[in-house]
Amino acid sequence: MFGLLTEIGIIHQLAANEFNHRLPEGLHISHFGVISHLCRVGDGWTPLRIARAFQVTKATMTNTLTKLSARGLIEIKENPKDGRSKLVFITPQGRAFQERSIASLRPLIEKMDQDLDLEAIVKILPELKKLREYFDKNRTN
Amino acid sequence: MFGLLTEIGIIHQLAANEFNHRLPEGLHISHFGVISHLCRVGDGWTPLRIARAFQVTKATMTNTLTKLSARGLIEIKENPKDGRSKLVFITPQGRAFQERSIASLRPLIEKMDQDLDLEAIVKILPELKKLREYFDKNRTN
DNA sequence: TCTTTTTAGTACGATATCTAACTATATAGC
DNA sequence: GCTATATAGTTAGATATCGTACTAAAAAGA
Repeated sequence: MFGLLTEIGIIHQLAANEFNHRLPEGLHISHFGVISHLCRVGDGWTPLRIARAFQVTKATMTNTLTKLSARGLIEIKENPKDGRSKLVFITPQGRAFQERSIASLRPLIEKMDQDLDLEAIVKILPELKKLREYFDKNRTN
Repeated sequence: MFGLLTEIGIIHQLAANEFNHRLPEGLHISHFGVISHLCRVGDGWTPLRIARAFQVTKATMTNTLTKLSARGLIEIKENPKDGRSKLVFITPQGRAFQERSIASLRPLIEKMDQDLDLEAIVKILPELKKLREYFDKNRTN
């Protein structure tokens, strides 16, 4: 069990590092994650909902969104339905950034496709999901 | 592929958080990792070798070892065979800390044993190892 | 043997993340 | 309706990690 989690930790670290090196304009994988999420599933989410999707704290998401907003990649508006909350929208520059990012990452992904047996790897996804759900359900806090 | 790495990232984050919450005396999972490693495989390793085992940078390991040393959990000595380098030894307090840590983590591990099909999960380890080795081999540096 | 290159470790600054405490708004209970 | 609790977001401080640049020692090359 420890071995499994150690392995997961190392993969995460190596992968995050690799992606960070390749993302344009010094942006971080967490920034790409949020932008990409908004592009894929649609925007107009509250910060908290995004934080939950990525399993980070509200404070962390405030930090991420502030940076993205400062770069003009997203726009944060008041939520007309709830005075406490905000809504996050992606800007045209945000979409362009997402496309540039995908392009930057493509060589890495293609090399992985070539060198790894992706089918075998994808088969472990359900087990990982179970593990994720478990930790999610049993988290402290 | 993105989904897989996202999943891995989230699991790592949730698991690390969970472990950090439970470790005694506010120590971090990375500290436990190093101590545990030295207990298991024997001490007298150089800092760089430990850094490589955990796939972190030398600078990060310097930081970790400094903290562990300040707490008296390890001892760092000159390497008589190489003037540039050091050797890391675990102290009795370090061993005691490892035992306390294991005890603190035991409830979590036992609960996981009960609630999860660990056999199925352990089966994915070889695939994870392949993925890790791939990233390791192809890392940007 | 002397010079160049590589290797081990440290110092420093940046940053992503966390926790805890705070403000403001919304919801629930009486 | 008023008060107490819960929720959304921010702020401030801590820290683990990274990258870059540095020092010192070893190894390689001439």
